[in-house]
Amino acid sequence: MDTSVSHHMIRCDACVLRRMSGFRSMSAEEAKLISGFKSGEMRCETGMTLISEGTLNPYLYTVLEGWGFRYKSLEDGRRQILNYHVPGDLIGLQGALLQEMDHSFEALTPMRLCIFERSRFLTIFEKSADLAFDVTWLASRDERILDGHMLSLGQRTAMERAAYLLVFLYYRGLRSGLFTSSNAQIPLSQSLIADTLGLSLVHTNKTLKRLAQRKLIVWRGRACEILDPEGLCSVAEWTPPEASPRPLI
Amino acid sequence: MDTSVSHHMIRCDACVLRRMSGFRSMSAEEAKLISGFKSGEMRCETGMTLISEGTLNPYLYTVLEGWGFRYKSLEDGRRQILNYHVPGDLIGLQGALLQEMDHSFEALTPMRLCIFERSRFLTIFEKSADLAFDVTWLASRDERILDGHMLSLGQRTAMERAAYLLVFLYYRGLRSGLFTSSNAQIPLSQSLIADTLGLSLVHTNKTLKRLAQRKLIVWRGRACEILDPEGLCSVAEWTPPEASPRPLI
DNA sequence: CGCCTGCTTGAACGCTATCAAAAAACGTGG
DNA sequence: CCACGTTTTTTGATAGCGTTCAAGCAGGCG
Repeated sequence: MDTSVSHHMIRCDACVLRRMSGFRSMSAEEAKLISGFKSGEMRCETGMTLISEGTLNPYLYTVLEGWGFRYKSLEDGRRQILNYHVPGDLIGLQGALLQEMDHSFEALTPMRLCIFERSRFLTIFEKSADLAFDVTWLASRDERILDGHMLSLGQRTAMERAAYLLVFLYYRGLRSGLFTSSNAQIPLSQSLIADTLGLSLVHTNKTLKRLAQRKLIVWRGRACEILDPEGLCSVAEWTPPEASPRPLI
Repeated sequence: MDTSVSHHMIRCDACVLRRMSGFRSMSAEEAKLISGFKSGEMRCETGMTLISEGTLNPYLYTVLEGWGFRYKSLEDGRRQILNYHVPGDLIGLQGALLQEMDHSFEALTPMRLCIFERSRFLTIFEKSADLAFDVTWLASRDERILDGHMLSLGQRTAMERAAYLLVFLYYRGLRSGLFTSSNAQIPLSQSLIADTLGLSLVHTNKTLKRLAQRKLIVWRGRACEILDPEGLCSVAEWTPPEASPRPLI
């Protein structure tokens, strides 16, 4: 397996993410405390499955670099992508609290992650009220995102749904430092988009093509570049949430 | 407004819900602690909106009796019901942590609820690691439920979706003591079902009719009775989660 | 070069929406 | 208890969005 795990001491106070705008600042003590909960760091390649539906997973992760996604399947193979994850996101909390995982997680690009052991992670609640609060905050924000996705799946047309998904991901990428001036692309295949929107691959393709004709996006082999975020927002009847600082664990 | 709020001291150790199977048992001290966080109890009538999208809401609630639901709307009026709530559910956590509410909550039947003031509620994290854990547990379980709904919205056909929703609600009602031998009905209009499934009212009606013809359900004026839970599960390719004890706050 | 994965396109079918209207159930006041 | 307005459920007909089937094309990689 092309996975590399390092078990040396993690120094959270030196974490690059903390220096980014977008994350709440944190005292040196708090950073030290978090360091104590971590059991290592790892990298993984595109396509790697970090969490599998139906299994017990003894780890949680914080994304440091790269994109990943969460999905759930029916027995006959139909699958629904539930959400995408970017640096700063905490992954696997459901499994830590509720035992068996009922979704899977896969890397969309090469990723770097911080690793928590489940049992040690759960002592956060005893050790620090602030961190416990942060965990809950992250869980609530995740739920809020799912609310938005559900509105989309249930009520928006194909075109609106596609526009929503793409601007949504655009702002997530932007705010978590995944875009640079030379690279502001969302790394997705159309087949993944189809599984996210609940549409067939063929119809997804035709819908994206129409967005491209309107000069809202450009498709470049397994990635999407956003040309006109405001235009997409208006197609989707959506506005991005305020960019308020979020906790990082 | 037909709402009655009582501000007398709440005695959580005497709460009827605690005596129900399905909830985790709790020490006398813990119950006393929770009592301290509560600021009252209230009743409300069918159709009352407890939480409105876009507003700040200074309260959280624990459902004691009755059914309610959460929804989100697009500007042109299309709305998506996100989830239904039953006794034991904690409501309004998102708003407490993330400021402005981005969904609404409405009573589906007359309800009785425990009230928490936002600011006092948030001190739970400092006062009790166990209760903080429970809050997070509830948030995670809610998210897991949304995952299931998303799979349904995105991947299941109309018939499968309807079957899923109805058994899902059947088990929720059953396990939270909302059904008695003389009344095991889910209090829903077909229009609400339509807004939950992301289908038109007409097509929802035709789909429910087919479920009724198969003797899986019976429709009785603004309510649905489940005749064959296993049958519905098999139509939906779904099995209810294990009935493990859940915390009550 | 050839294979594999991912994207594109056209045609036909069908599930679901929309339109339109009627029937049934419900609540309320007379 | 009945009349009457309102909400909810039911039904039929028509239209359309999205699916499925079936190829063909393009690009990356061994």
